[in-house]
Amino acid sequence: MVRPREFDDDEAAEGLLGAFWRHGYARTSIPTLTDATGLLPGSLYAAFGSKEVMFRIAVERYIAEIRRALTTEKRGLDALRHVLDTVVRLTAKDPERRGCLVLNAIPESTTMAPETRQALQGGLDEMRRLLRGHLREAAADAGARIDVERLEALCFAAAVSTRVLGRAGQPRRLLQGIADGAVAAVRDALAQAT
Amino acid sequence: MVRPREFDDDEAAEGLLGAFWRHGYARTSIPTLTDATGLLPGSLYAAFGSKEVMFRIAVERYIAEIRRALTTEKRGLDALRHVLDTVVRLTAKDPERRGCLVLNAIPESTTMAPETRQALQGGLDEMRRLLRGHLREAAADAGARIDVERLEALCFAAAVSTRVLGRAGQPRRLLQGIADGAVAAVRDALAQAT
DNA sequence: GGGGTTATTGACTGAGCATTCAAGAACTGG
DNA sequence: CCAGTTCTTGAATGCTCAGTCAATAACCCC
Repeated sequence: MVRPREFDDDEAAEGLLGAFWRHGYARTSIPTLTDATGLLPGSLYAAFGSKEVMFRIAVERYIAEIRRALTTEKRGLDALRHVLDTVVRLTAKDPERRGCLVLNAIPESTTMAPETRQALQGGLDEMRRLLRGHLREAAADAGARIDVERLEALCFAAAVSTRVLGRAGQPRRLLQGIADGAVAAVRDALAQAT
Repeated sequence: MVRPREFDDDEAAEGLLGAFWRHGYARTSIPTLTDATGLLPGSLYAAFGSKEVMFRIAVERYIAEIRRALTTEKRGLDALRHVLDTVVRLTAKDPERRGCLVLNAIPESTTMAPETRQALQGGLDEMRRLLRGHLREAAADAGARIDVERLEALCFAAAVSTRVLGRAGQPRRLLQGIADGAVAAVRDALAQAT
């Protein structure tokens, strides 16, 4: 190495994430990204190679951030409630109502590279697995035989729609109703199967 | 009138709808729209005025189409199940997996004119009202006092996420699980409150 | 301190975008 | 069949986009 980078990779990635999260992929131009990162086009392309790679970096960073925010020491139904409540809180407290970077990008991902689409799918899969784990735990703890697949689908639907409707500017009351509805459905299913 | 239009307004609108549904707003260029409608730029602009108005026409047409598809003579819980099953069927049977024009457009609607955003909100509101009506009917028919607001949120979440995850290419099994989960939650709530 | 390597700079390129418009074509009423 | 009106045509306009590159600057090692 001879001339060191003047910028911090992490800060640059954070800037990319902020821009793509707010504006989506297509509406984020290179000038937007230079503003968001403080880097000039040449530096951005030297570091990342293409706009789509910059987006992929942002997606991976976003998923890691969400993973951290949803990690909990709680178990079973408590953990499930905590996850869905956290999704509601994160969504509603954002004054810009940016929703979810991954879900926002799904509609415009049809023409993206397989690697990018896979990164987005990975985000969805991880959320689903997280919910499934807590559901299985809840069933085991209660000694109840519940339809995990169906309840997992319902909880996943709650998380997804909360994020989407958050971006749509729907009131927090609705988002909380979704989370409460899903948790109540799981609680009732557990109670009935015990 | 002196020189009559050579094209049919309805066919043109259908072409606009097809293009915007498949590609979203930003990625649909005027050349794409001339291909989809068979009209040249001049004719499109003479007839509609701007790309965003063309989009609004498409949204209104889309909402009318969905309204027709979800209208049923059934009542209460049967109607609710019918609506959610129809959403699943429409979503999964589309080989292009275009999802919902309205929900697809939400992330990129932030910079659109208030009129356009209102048209999109109108689509969401209409879906919510439809579900609420069937839920109230179901509660009245069963003589049950249920938490309509929460169950409405849950069913709305099911419909929204089905469409979004359809565009994401998720398997039909998941989409059906969401609908079944929501219907089961309503059924259980009714049974418990009777 | 100089040679070799890599980073930064910002103007530049070519393509594609939404939109316009002047010219010509098609029709109606008189 | 002509005057008047509206529609169609497709090239042109000005802009913005993603991506490039030659010049310059910064640094390390010897």
